[in-house]
Amino acid sequence: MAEPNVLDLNRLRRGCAHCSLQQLCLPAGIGADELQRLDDIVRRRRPVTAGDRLFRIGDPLTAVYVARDGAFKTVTITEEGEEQVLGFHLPGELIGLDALAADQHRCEAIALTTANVCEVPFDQLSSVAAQVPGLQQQLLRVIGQSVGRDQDHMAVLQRRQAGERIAAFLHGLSERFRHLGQSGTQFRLPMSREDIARYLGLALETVSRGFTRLQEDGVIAVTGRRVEILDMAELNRLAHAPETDEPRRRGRA
Amino acid sequence: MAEPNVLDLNRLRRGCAHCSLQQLCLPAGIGADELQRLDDIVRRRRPVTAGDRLFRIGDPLTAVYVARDGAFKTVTITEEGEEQVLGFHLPGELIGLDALAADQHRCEAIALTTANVCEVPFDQLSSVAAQVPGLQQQLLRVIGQSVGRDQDHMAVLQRRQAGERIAAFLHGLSERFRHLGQSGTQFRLPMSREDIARYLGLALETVSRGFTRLQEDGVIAVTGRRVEILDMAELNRLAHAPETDEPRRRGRA
DNA sequence: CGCAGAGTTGATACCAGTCAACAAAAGTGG
DNA sequence: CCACTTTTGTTGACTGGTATCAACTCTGCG
Repeated sequence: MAEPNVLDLNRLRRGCAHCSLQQLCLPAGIGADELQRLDDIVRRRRPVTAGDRLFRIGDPLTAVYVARDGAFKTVTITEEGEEQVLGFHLPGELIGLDALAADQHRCEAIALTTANVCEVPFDQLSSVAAQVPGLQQQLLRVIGQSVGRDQDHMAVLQRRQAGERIAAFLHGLSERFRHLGQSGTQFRLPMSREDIARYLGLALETVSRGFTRLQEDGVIAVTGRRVEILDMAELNRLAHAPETDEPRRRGRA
Repeated sequence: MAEPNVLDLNRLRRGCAHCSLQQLCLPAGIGADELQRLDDIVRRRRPVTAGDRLFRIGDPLTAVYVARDGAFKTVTITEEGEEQVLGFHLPGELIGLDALAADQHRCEAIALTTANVCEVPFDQLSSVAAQVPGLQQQLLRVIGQSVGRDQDHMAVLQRRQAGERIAAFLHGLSERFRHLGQSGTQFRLPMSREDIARYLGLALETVSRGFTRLQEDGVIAVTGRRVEILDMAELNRLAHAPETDEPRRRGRA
């Protein structure tokens, strides 16, 4: 975040073929010349900054989006005017599928950090997908991954204990970072405590206390948004078991 | 559930063109001869009975399913071996999309009642969808509806008060029944209190108490699984507001 | 008739939401 | 670069809602 990245234009010009996400994103598993057809319709936009919106509630479905880096959240607004966080989106994860049913977005997508985004015009995507079997298959697969993340989230929200939800959240995030080739044990949270709280259906104070508790128990180390996972197995255990109040492990494992 | 329905075979032989769900299901909005192509691949199975499974966790993705009548639940099994209810599925709602990502089911689909089911072999569906633009579009739309229901569910689970979740659950179910052309104010719940509890992330006693409370407040009338909604506006209000303990309305609205 | 499963109701303990004060970090402008 | 403000995160005290354990009722069924 120092200089204005004068070389970014070059990076933006590079197509799917050179993208580090190629194997995770829409192009995964399709041939070279078919890749070109996809590449032709993908628009790469200049970087967005934190707080920018890709689309708003009620907007027509014009495109789906994939972050190349950075992170997004999707939110709805409740009757009382407060945000509910539906999901967090890391690079390679499709954003905008919520408009599939009604051609109209039910939520809005907000950048949590500065980010580079690929925009894929939806009608062109579906017509190319109809002609390129591999792309259709991959599109369905990526949609399926999105459904899977939603179901994981539901499973987390069904957990009754705040500690379980928080542990599950951190564990899931860790896996997603690792899947991107980044460290799964040391990372910076792109979202605020409040975002996490609204995502997990908890009060933000409860999230804060949960982090503190995990730190006291030697499972993680937190400073603000920097998180290091010290005991992944224990974190995973806490995410699934209702916290058998084990005699508070001190020092080492 | 009296006589074994000797005429059912005739009903089963009828294709999509005569199905009451035509406008809600995959065939919606596609032409007559294209409908025939879809009809050719759809397999109609003999009725399943309550407790039967369409697929189990780990099964390969061979088909997606749509109930013509009856109801299903999809569940996962937690590490501790207890069921988590991911969703309830009414007629016309696609079942089996959870396997899209990994070609393998993450959950199992269990019949809550006796039901007639259409089975759509998945590979044939995608190849026909590639050739029939209207079907591809409709497939994506139906998938989108499923995503939308999941997001509604997440929004319900993020509500902190049990009463809100229960009211939202009943209200949502009512809308889905109405959408099917059935009564939205009087219906029989296809699922047990325990299923509802595992769906809403509550203890089953809390669900029971919630129903009782709604009845005391004159919002609904319950006897076992029979529900009548007396004050839809109030039910909807309770689903969104954290229960401003209004002076317990008695008698009429 | 008695039994099993489903649902209701009651008493109690505890977790988490709320209100409030404080601490730390990140902007902002001189 | 430093004072100021604003935002974000932490911690504490208190209360209330919900889980839990338990007893009881109701329904349908063999």
